[in-house]
Amino acid sequence: MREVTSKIRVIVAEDQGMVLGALAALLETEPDIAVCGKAANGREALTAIAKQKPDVLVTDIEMPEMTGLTLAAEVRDRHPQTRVVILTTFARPGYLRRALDAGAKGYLLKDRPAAELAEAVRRVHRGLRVVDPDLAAEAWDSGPDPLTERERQILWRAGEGKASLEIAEELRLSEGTVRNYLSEAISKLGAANRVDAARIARAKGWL
Amino acid sequence: MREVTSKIRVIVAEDQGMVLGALAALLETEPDIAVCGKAANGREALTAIAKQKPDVLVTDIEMPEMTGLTLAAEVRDRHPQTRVVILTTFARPGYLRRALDAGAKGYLLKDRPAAELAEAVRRVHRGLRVVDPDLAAEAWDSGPDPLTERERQILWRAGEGKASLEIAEELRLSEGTVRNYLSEAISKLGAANRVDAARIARAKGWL
DNA sequence: AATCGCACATGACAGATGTCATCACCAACT
DNA sequence: AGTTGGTGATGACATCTGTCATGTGCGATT
Repeated sequence: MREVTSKIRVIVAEDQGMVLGALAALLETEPDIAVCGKAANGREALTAIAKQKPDVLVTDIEMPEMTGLTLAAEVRDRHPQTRVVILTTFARPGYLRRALDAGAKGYLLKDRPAAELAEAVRRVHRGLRVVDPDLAAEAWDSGPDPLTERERQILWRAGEGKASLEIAEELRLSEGTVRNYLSEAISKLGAANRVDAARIARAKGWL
Repeated sequence: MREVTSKIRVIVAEDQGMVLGALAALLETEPDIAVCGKAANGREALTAIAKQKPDVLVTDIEMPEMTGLTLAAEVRDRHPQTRVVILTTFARPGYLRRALDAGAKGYLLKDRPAAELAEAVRRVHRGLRVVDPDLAAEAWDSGPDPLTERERQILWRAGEGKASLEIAEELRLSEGTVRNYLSEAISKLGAANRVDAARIARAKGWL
């Protein structure tokens, strides 16, 4: 008869305190999982990981101070024994691609059934991957991010409602240059205008 | 010695399945609280409430089919014995105002510490209110929603990146009329342009 | 009856946006 | 050396946006 193995030790990172506590409570109901740390941002998570050496990190993407994607890359580099599961609201192929590039082994959406979280933790602990097949296919189909870094910076600001002149001053460019970049981004994304382009880019995870 | 009272019976409504399960797990760790139902949208919640007659409903705002605000008003009208706690991501004074108008007894933000959820459930069960004082003050200071219904409909679309002509066709108005409405909304909100106006209105909970 | 606010409209005009052509510089690649 | 792509620029022009004036109709209020 095989020996009873110890529990899977998990750290959870999530900037909304109540969701953080709730996710920890959810995982703690599993007999084979133990939550050994909670973090409210990426920086706290790194500190906790260095101290606790968990088997798995479950992290959101959009957090202050350090995004979950940056955190995943740091964990891959500094703590390769800790496997990372991204848990996010956003079904964005660009986010998925960047998550996998950053070394994440799982990418789970918050709108999935609750039981899938523990199952994902078990699977990545065993060395398997957990990615929604539909989202993976969409990431494949949508191709790579067509925006250059400058276009992204400018489009982001335009999507926030900033005028071309305002963006130009902020980035120390001429207004004509900003308009050229915006026009290029609008064309690449097949959008009607700058706001539409920003919306499309966000939906794809490119912004 | 006072008699041990029964547990507070709670239903949770939240469209993200994993967060729903996690919140239920969190509440179930409290010895004096029992989760007697979970719902993925407002309609399911109403059905569950009719059947279970819970003491408290904890609900998100942005859900498909029926928002938490509409749900709260329905619960006030049809099940006055069930007290409502709104649990949301958005610190928007307009949402708070509408929540209280709809009969909610609590308005809690998801970025608060996890322990506050159970405490809020206990307090509203006792007939007390739970509202963040800073948010209440902000709701008071920002005054009522200055937008007319038509302005709101048009501003929402403009904020999505739609052109004036497109909005005009969609709402069967002339383009000039749409521009007039937009100009009025921009002016009322002290915004620089339509995107800025939509952002401000969203932050206030008016959109 | 008079007034007010909202909904809806037309028209004129100034400023912003988006497109397009054209150009220079630089780093990376063939 | 030649090519490619990114960055940055100017200028011209068509279209869109936002403002403003002015107007009508309707329901609610005074």
